[in-house]
Amino acid sequence: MTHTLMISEKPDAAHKIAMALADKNTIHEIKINKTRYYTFKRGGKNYAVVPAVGHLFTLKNLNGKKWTYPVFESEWVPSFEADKKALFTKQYYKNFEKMGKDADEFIVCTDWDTEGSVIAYNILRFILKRKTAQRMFFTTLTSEELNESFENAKKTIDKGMINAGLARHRLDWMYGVNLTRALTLSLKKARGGFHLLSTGRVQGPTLKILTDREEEIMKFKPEDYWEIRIKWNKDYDAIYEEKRIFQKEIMERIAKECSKAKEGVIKKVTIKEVKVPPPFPFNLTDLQSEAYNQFKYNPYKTQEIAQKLYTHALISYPRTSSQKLPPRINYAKILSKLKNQKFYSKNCEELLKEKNLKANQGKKDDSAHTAIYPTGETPKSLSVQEKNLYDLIARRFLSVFGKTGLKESKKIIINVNNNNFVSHGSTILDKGWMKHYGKYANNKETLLPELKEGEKVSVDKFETLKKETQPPNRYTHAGIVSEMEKRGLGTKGTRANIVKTLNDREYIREESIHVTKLGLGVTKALKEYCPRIISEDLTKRFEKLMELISKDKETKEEVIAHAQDVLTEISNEFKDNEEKIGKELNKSLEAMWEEESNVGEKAGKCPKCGGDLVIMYSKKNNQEFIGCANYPKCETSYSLPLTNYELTKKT
DNA sequence: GCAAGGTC
Repeated sequence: MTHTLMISEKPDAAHKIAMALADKNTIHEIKINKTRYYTFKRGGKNYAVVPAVGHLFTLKNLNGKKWTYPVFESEWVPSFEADKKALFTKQYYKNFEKMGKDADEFIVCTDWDTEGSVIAYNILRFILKRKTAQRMFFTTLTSEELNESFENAKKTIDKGMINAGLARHRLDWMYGVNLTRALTLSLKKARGGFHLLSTGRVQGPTLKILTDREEEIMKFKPEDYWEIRIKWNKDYDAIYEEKRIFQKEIMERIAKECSKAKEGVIKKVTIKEVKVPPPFPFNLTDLQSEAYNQFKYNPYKTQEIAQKLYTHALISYPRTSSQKLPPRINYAKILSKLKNQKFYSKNCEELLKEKNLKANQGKKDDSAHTAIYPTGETPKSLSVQEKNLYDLIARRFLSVFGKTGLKESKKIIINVNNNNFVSHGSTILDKGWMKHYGKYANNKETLLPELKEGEKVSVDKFETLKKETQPPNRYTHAGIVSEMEKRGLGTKGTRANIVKTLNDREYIREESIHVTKLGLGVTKALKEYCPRIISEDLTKRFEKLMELISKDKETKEEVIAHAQDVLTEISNEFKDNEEKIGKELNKSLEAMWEEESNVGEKAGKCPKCGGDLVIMYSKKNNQEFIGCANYPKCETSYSLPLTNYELTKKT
């Protein structure tokens, strides 16, 4: 019996497609090794919708394992063959093999974008041995749209989009692999050992942004200034109207005039009502920021937890850039379900009283997904982190339907001997949506008494505080992910991973990001020998080229050939200077280790002789250890976990 | 032991 094979991008989408298109009671779910696909009937015909899990193929070097550069020949191979971590994709691959056998018609129903097109194209040509197929075009997975796009499926796949996607893969591969090798092999030349130094179209500019900030901070010269504060009517703080006073004479004059003062006069009271509109529903980047603010989870962690919540069917698809919740997700139904969880029941009841539930929405959209929302299913046995993130998502969802909050802000100017001091107060008049957001809302109030202009107040304390101007803030992981989004670097699903890669490479450290000497060194080398890889423009150039290719105004072969010329030239430049570049990079590497070395630090008392235990370095073993300062009289020693530089391989 | 992009 033959069937039509439908190629989907992911399991969840395959399920929705089958549900939307199947005639009543004709769906079968086939489960194999943690994968599933669906067969169904429609109008008497048989269909199978089989999902991929994103890309099932990856580019692999054709020239074997030896690291040389430049290399340009690559081929698509099944991901499970290239990478052990991708072994789970093998069953998905096999499902296509199996269901391809009796298929006589083929329909592509992956996401309508370049990556979705490439995912399906590789499955078609490499597993199913087909040149083309029909193509469904939809932007949401609603039943109506799926049915319509099924009925009006295009006769062929979109070659333009596929070629643009294939070119993007090749370009990223060529730039990334060759420049990574150029850096790594230069370093190897200088030190003998292998130490991976990577870069790429997104890694390069991201590290550059962080490096620029690091350099601003290094260059920063703090300036002294004074802050002058008083306490009035015992409890209330006020600050001198000019918050930062840089001239000592001015500070001294004010001190002379005010430090002995016992009272002041209310000069002006300004009261304003401030509306606080409900927040937008979460897209992935916004969720990553807020999860950092609330729980200090880094974006990578947040993405991991969100993925778990999604696979447990507790939240909608998390890899989205949308800040919109269309009514078709059925607000009331979700709220009714959420009501079963006691933490939310009151909030849900209140919101459900509203006849016309309206979700506050942001501008950002996504071609295939809505903003993140809870499905309403009651979670069972979540970890603390999962519970936290779920609660944040659920409360954000509730808040989106809440009323605008109202705050009163009050500004009081107090005159003390002709000097003005300012107090700011803030009270919440109407919590509005904030009661749904609960502890995540900024509910801080600063109360100020009711006072009229001309009234006298006591001045109870006067102080001058010497301070320093601060350097610009460091990026947090969540902060750099947002910055990448703003600048169009990476995609919603990859940004957190790329920041993690920079961290794994030891270019950056800590939650409040410090760029290491190694990170600075890599950026410096690239700035000199390949500035285009640390420039944000490369992404924009690629995007333009992809558009030209998809419109057939340029061929992917031409584009790739050109990139090959450029990279050949860059490679030659690198090779001519390999020794010099390697020495510089090695200096950076060793400076980083030196800076982070613990050698010489005390580590307690020796239990045998009572002498000091000290962290030492063993040249013989090439690693740090704890030894007794009385060596060789006392031979007490303990090993330490290996630090980074001890892990450098000698090859 | 390399990229960036999908997805579990």
